[in-house]
Amino acid sequence: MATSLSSVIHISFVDTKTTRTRFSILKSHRKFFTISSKSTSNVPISETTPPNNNIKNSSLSDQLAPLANTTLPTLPENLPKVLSKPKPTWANPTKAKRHLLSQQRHKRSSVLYNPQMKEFQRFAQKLNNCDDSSEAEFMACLEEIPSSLTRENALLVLNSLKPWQKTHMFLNWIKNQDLLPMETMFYNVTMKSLRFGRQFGVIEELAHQMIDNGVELDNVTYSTIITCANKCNLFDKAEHWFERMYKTGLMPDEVTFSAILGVYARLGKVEVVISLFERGRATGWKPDLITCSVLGKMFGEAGDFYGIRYVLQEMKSLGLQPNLVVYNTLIEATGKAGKPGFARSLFEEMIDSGIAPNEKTLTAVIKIYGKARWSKDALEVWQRMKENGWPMDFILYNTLLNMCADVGLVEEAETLFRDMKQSEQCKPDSWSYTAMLNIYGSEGNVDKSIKLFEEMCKFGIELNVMGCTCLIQCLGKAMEIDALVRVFDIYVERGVKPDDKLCGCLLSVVSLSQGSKDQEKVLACLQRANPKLVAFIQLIVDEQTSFETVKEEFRGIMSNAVVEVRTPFCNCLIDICRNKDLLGRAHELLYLGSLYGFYPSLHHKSQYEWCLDVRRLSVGAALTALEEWMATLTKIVRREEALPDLFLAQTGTGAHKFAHGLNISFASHLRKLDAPFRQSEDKVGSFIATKDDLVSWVQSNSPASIAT
DNA sequence: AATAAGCACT
Repeated sequence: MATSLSSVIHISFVDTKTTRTRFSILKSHRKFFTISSKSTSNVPISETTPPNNNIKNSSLSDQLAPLANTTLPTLPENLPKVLSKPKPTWANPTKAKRHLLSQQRHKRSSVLYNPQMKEFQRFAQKLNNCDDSSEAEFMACLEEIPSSLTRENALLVLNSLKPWQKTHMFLNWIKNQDLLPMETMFYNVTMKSLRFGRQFGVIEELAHQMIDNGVELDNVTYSTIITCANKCNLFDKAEHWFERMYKTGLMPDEVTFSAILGVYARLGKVEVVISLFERGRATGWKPDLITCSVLGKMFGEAGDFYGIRYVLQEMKSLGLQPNLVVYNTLIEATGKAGKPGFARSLFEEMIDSGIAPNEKTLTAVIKIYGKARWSKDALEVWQRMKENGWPMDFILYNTLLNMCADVGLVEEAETLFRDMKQSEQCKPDSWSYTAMLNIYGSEGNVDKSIKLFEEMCKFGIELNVMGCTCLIQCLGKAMEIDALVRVFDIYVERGVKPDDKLCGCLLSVVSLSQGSKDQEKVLACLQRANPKLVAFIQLIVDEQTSFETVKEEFRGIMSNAVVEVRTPFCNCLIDICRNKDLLGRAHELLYLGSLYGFYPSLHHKSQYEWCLDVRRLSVGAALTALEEWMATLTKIVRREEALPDLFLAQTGTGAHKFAHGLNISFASHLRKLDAPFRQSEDKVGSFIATKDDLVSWVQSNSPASIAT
């Protein structure tokens, strides 16, 4: 019975009886499925998706697109209770069901006893030892092949050859010699070697050769092709061969099916994966650990914690106990989904179940604790690593260093760094040095930063833009401008290309070095990194420049910069203008920044309280925002419009390691404006005024005293 | 003869 692709998909859309019950596991998907089942009667799939009237001729991805376009919604907290009891009430034994995948795994043919095995093993060894780059030498070696090549021995040799070029050449040789009929297995073994070498082009060539010569493509062939395409990020190719398999009437077995799920998972098509997974489950398929791992990773990438819990529940109901790899994947995924507490309990559960963590487990856990700023937990794991002799490797060392940077453990980082230098296997590399530069930069330790940099140059450690940014930040804050320029020059000479973050860092040093000769030196560095930005600075500090021009150029500068630096850029530019007493320009820039949405949470209002939140602003931008606010409030008071009882300005506590004393500058500016705000007694970094305070302040002030 | 896991700059 040949099952065409379209009929498979058609079943998926109409045969809701088989799928509905399992879909009730995920409420939203049941809802989706009920709706999409109507698509066969030309009812739109959803408001946003046009009806697909052409199911027969569209590609698989087109047909599944409506699934892919919906993101997995947040699910209710009580979900696990529902998940833990999937009652299989869908079964309808009277009706033959068409399947999405074959329940039987492709069978391996048995290995025959082979008296010449040893001889051919030696031969393969000889072929492996000959020069990789010389085809002629390889062909010469082939002359010495022991006589009477059997299919078993051909497979043995194909299986042992590496790199892929040799496997490929040997396959071609067998074909050209015409000694043996070409079998599917010869191609499959060769493809495995080619996949290791990421040679998708050659694999595809062989697949076409098989088709042309009438050699059957089986599940092993397809799964190898698909996983290779996946590895090479050729997702359309993976889909193409998957579709071809269905079209030729071959059902994927569980390995191929798993490989297909892996492709959609890597594409982030969560809905497609869930749909295929559920449909497979509904027809009796039992997913294995590998499939669970694929799903877990996908949900992690999607930041979907409920999805991860869903995978865990599925495993539980299938009686699958996670192994080391699955635990590692799920721990990492949980971290990515922003649930460090859950990651920690998975980690402990894993150890309690008797599985010892490896380097990858510990890397994931340490990274999660560092990002969560859980220094206590991170240090505890580190302690256990030492006590239990848990494995350490190079990546784990660097992850530990990054964790130290995240939670501010300077001495511990120094100890680790020394350990690395003394070790044989894990000598510090550019990542390790960058982590240390980050640590010293954060605490403003100029001497140690410079010493580290000199060491990097001496040992020939690769310089990267992140290390440069850390150094520039550190030296800029300390106003060591000559050293800053020297460091910048060396990085540029060594071919490091400044990125937007480095430019932002230089820009902030420009604003800090206002009024000194040093500013020119920093501007010269910035000129090399981003000449347009320097031109823009010159434009805005010229009072003659019109607002229209500033507006136009501002747009250009900001759209060329990556999203993360746009707000800091705008902050620095405002600072530069304020430092030059160009208050009008500072207000224009703040206005433009607000217009482009760089300051989304600056104002919030309730019936009782209006709040100005300047916590993400630089000092200059915060003061500009304060002036703007006072001017607006003044207008409102004068017009006698409705006002709330309380006004609140928030600067934050300045407790963060990169805090710039915003609350202090803000308080002093309030005094300068003689504004009616008082520092809150129970909340540091909050400034409060009542409606009465404000009204009397406006009445006692002349309009001219407020900058607009 | 085929399927799953780790390194970065508030």
